[in-house]
Amino acid sequence: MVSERALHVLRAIVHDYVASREPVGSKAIVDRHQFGVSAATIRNDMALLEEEELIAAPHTSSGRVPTDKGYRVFVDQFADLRPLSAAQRQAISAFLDQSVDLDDVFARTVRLLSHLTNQVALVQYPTLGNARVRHIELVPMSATRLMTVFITDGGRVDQRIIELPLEADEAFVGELRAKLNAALAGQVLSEVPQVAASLADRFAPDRREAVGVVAEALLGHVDAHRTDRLVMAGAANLVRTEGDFAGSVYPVLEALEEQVTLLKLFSEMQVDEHGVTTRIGRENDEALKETAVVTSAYRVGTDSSAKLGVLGPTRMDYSNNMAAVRAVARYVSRLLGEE
Amino acid sequence: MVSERALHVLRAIVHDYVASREPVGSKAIVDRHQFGVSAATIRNDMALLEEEELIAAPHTSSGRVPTDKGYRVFVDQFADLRPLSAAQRQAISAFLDQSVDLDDVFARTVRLLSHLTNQVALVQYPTLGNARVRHIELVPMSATRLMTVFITDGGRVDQRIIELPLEADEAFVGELRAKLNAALAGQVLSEVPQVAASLADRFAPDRREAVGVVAEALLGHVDAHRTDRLVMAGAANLVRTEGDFAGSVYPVLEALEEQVTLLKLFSEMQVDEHGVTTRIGRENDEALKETAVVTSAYRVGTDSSAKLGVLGPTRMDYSNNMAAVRAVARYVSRLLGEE
DNA sequence: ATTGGCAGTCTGATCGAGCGAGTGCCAGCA
DNA sequence: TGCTGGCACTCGCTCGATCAGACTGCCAAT
Repeated sequence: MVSERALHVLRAIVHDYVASREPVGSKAIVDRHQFGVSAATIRNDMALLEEEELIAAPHTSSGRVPTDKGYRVFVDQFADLRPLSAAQRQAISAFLDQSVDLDDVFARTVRLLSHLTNQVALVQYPTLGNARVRHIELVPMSATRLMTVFITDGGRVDQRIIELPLEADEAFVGELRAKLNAALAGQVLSEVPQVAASLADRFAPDRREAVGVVAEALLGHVDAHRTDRLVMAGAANLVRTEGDFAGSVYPVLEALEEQVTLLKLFSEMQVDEHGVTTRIGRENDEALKETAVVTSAYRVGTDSSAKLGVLGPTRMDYSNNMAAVRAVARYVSRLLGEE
Repeated sequence: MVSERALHVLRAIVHDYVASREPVGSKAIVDRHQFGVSAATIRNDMALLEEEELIAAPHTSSGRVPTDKGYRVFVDQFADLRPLSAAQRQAISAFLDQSVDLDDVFARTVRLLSHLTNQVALVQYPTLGNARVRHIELVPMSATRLMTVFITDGGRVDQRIIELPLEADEAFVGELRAKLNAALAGQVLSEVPQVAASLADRFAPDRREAVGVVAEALLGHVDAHRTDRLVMAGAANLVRTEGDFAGSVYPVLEALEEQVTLLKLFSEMQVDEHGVTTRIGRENDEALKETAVVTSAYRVGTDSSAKLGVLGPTRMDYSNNMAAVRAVARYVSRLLGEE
């Protein structure tokens, strides 16, 4: 068990190390912080903290650096999560309120978050749980090629190109469009597969194969609504903080392009009672073992939600980043959630 | 004027320097290439090349390195643009033929290009010159909030959220939707502004303000079709080649996120008779002064085109990258251009 | 025009010394 | 029991010097 004061020493170490990127020694602590004790006493506490593996010395007799575990304790104990300043809140609303559409909301959010935190920002597109079909549009691209456009209640739009087994004239496309919308408009997405299956029966036999191809495309559209997407901004910040990575940032950037890794990460992270969650260092995948991820969730409408957050070196300003992520998530919820 | 042989010496220097990242000296050249002359002769040629500013010595008495101008001459003289191997062509078609929709084509193209070249790949979305309106859909988001979805012939889809000055009931939205489509479906985009302007007259006076807001959104949609977008992949490659940048890669990554810089660059680059264009080093903007960009154009349908390409350090394998960019551009043209 | 030879120059690696920051431990004190 | 000052010791880092190696530029000869 570590003493109360030892925890404050940990906090001081994290604080100074985040600020300076240099291992911090006992003397530096008594100089910069108002502990009423001597350096020797601090050293004793540091020995304790080292025993608990909350801090480590890069080399024998150098200052100490927080370990992943040390950051974890710091975050759990001291994340005061002070609200952002009025100016910052102002900036958030001023910037996001200009959004013209859904894509734009996410594009702006991710840029905003990256500027507020100086880290890589990530925003997950919402999975629209029980959205309904709004409209289906068919656009002929060539004699045998058709684009299907699938629009849902929540405003999400999906497009897809299919190859038909016959030449589709305008009349057939028109009939198809009318019957598709008659059968599907207003249905919840989960109903689409069965409706699609029975669709071919309503057409002349020689057309059924073509209708089957379209029905298959519809399944793809429904799937696409399950599949998550991610937008990202501020990758340049990773390069700026390259010094914080013992290895190269290369695997980190690769993981960022491999969205699947991040989507998995996001899905694993449960938002805690404060509305934000962190994963630090080795709590993450191998490729992200030198990074920390701060996430929060936002809601779209009543029953759909997704996550957003930032990623950076474990040596990051957790207080600021957690506050920013939480504030932005709340603002996005408010922006998209009013129904 | 430099002699024929001197140009071959330049080629050898570019070749070796690209391969090794080390300044290349006269001895290395006679060792690795079959010139029938001695190192001293090569040195004379190198002195000439240096005078012409095609190569430079990083330090007195070190090997030589190509200058921007040297790369330029190399590209203009020696870009043999050999076709890709059968296996590579096979890989291109196998990968791109799986695309399910327009977005997917671009997403796959950009990933493919980045893997073929080991550079950052960029694909510009096509500007659809004289596309026609296919369908307009209105999706109520809340009592006073409406999403407009704008679909064109070419299959591009655009969405936008607008705030209405009144509460829109289902009947009004239905009327609006019907009249919009009646007036606009089938029109070329350039016609939309005037039609939109006269739209309000067809509604009851108390609705005209709301219709005006919608009309304004339509202008935005038309604009969006002029506005270009860019997708990118392989940013990690820049970090891998970080050693090639005298400064930091940070400004380069920033320029990549500022798509406006790149769009400007793309628009300035005219495709030459071989189907590819390069911009090398200081021919670019300040932020990209240590990079080279290789682009080509692709066509969508009959009258719409856009560019794609790769970006990397000036020390890149121009032959391979130019061949890859050209091959991919041609393949994408074929994929999207069949009418 | 080309060549071999040679002197000169600059880089990069290696080594050792000295400095300074910081620790761990110990004995003394409240 | 907890805190403190003192002290010896350990490393990592920086600086300067040295040295080997790689090239160049020039020159005289072919």
